[in-house]
Amino acid sequence: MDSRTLCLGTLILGDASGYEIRKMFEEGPFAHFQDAGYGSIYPALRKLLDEGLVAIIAPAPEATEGERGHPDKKIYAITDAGRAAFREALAITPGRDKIRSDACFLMFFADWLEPAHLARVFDDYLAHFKDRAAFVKSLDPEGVPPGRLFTRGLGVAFYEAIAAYMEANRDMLMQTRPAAPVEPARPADAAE
Amino acid sequence: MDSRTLCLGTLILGDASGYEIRKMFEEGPFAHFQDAGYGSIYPALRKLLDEGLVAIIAPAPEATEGERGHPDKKIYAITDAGRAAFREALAITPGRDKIRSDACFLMFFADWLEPAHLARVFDDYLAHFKDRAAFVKSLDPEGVPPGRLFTRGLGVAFYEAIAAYMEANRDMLMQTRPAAPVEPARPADAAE
DNA sequence: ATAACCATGTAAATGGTTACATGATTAG
DNA sequence: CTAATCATGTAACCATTTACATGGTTAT
Repeated sequence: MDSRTLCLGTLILGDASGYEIRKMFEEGPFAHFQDAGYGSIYPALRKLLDEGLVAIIAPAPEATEGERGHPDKKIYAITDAGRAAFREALAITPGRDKIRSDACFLMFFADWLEPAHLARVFDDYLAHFKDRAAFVKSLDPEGVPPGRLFTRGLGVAFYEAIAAYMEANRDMLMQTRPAAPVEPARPADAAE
Repeated sequence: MDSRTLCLGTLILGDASGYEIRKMFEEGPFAHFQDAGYGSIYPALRKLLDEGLVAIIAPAPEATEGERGHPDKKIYAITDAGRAAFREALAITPGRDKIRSDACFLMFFADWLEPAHLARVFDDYLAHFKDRAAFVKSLDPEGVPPGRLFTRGLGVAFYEAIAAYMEANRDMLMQTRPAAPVEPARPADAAE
């Protein structure tokens, strides 16, 4: 999915600045399945603006009275043309997920790493998934449409499954005992 | 992780041609956390060759007698210098996983999709995870070192958790009933 | 024979990351 | 007053993807 469509998607959720769009990818609702940095967001917004798919409604309506906030902040809003383009972009058949996990690559080659390094990589990775699971679970489901709830739940299922597996198999990876992975007794087993 | 290190990693597992390396990313042991196409593998191998980190041991030792196979097939092997470079490359602190899932993005915006399209996207995605889980589970664990077993198990845990969640929440996404995601009773809940 | 698969590679285009450059605001 | 965070943007670099170009082998 190109950055332009990604930006349109964030603006469907509400008007936002480039900075705020960035945060949605870093720690917001898209964090577990998409990413985008400033270097792709700002050029994308510029293009969308040129094409009339978004508009600047700046310097933020509320800012005119009282508190002024950041003067050069630009709030973007999606236009009708933008909504049409977005709907069209969603009509594609999605390709396979693209994943690049350097941490998994390192753990795959556990026997090539110094034990202390391996432990650090492992613990950081596990802590991250636990944090993310807790964060997504802390979000209020009130009034959120099914698609977004579904995706949240998918993220939690994914984070928690990884965390549970990692905790159950830490010793194996650290070479302290078993020769085969311990299954953390999943109910899914019954379904197969 | 750059393509060169990725190629070195595959060659640690055994001598291989560019075509075979590609397959390891497409459906082999790296499939769930790394990816690389011909367009990045062949140039990477060329560079590694120039740097002396890999060598061509072609046209495959066994090919000299009897069956000849494909004449221009080149089998690459990692060199001692390559192993040293690989070990050094693994000493990094890995960055966050990079994930780009267009399918999740589409499902997030379920209410913007035609129901038939949504169902197709959903079913394809689910089928893929079930296939992958079955495939990884079918692999023989005999003699495989802990790091690789651990990563396999992680892949299975991840594939199965997603498949189980999706099956439990299909109706929710398709708007046919509940307003909140159904939890497929995970044992992980007890641990928190 | 014909399709599917094995096999290698390049070139152009695309797209993303990183580093740079700047400056205001807010909380301690 | 100082650090963290908010805020925008560009340019150079890097990497990957896609399309092209070619041809041998194996199974039906």
